[in-house]
Amino acid sequence: MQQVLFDYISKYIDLTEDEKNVLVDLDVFRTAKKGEILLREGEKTNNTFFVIKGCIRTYYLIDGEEKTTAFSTELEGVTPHCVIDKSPSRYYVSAVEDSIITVGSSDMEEEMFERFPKFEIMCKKVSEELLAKRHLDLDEFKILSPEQRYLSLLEKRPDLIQRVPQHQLASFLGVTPQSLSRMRARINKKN
Amino acid sequence: MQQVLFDYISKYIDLTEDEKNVLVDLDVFRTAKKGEILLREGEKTNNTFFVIKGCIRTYYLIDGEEKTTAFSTELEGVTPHCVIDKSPSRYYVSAVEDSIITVGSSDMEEEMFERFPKFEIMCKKVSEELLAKRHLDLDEFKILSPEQRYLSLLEKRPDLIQRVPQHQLASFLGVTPQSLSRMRARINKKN
DNA sequence: TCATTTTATTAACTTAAGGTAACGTTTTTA
DNA sequence: TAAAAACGTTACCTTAAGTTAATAAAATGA
Repeated sequence: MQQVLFDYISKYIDLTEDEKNVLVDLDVFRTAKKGEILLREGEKTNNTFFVIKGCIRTYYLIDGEEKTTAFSTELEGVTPHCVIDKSPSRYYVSAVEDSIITVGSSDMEEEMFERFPKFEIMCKKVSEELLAKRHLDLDEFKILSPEQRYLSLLEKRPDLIQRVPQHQLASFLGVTPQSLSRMRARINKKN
Repeated sequence: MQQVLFDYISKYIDLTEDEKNVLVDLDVFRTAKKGEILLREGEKTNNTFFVIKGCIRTYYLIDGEEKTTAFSTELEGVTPHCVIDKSPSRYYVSAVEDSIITVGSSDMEEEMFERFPKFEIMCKKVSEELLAKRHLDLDEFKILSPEQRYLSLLEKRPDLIQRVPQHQLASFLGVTPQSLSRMRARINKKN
């Protein structure tokens, strides 16, 4: 479990044993049961999440309807906007499956950054990578039709389609569950 | 012009005169004529752009059609994905109007970071802010209908609707120019 | 385990977006 | 400045997404 985190970090910086120990002492690992809510709309939090095993999702509650906009699976993180802009959260974050995640706080980060400056540089790299990736994701979403988005997801993250409920996947693709159902029927007919 | 950049930076870190001088010596300012292409699809670049005055856009060329996905105006930057992932650019970047921009390279950044580490911390902050913002933008795009997206843009960036050609705005909103035209007609009729 | 809730699909109808084309207007540029 | 290109709008038709509702299957929980 710790090793999974070390391996991830090692893609960006080299960790000394000393640093690994400090990281372990932070005791950031926790489990989340399926359906457990990690962050609620309206709350302010300093906590960031990182998925070691499992899947968590971001969703909005609009007119009593859940609108899922993001899924985070193994080695993907969620930094709620409220951590950055200090405003009440606009969305919920909850576990899609029983999951193992890390929970970090801004304070914890600050402490790490002071002791080990290279952690801050790692965070910069990760942010920049994610920013570029999210730019491409948004672009793709704008350019593709709903059906093309589904086909693209089928290629890029086939696992998601298996492990996530269809109605959550639908809003993730920007359509209604009925539309997604029809899309799937349409695509099956073609083959 | 330099002052505009200093003011922006001062939102994140305090600059000494010394640092300001180094920044000026980097000679990052340049102008871009309307329509000028700053980055082409397929190219690899280390250059990042930041708009002091004017407007630049990101667009894809798909089946001979330009699909605009982003506009950057005063105090907004563009870090092409190729700077981050070292792959050929998937998109074009060009000036919508005659503009004043800064052009920075990775090398230039590295040098600055070594001399003034706090610049790197600033970049981390900016990335994190943009990342949170882009997450919200993508969420909004998924949740809203095309017409709602247009109305939202009308509220949040009314200037864009004035200064940018309609057909570019259309793909930015994820619809065809004809659809945008109809949407506008529909909305006008209601009022 | 059985009742309740949630989920996925299908259908019928409504609404709006895509595609093609035509038209007048504006902007470019030779 | 005149010809050409690009632009914005409208119209018509097609396609697909939203809405409402019904139903069957699956998951949940008392």
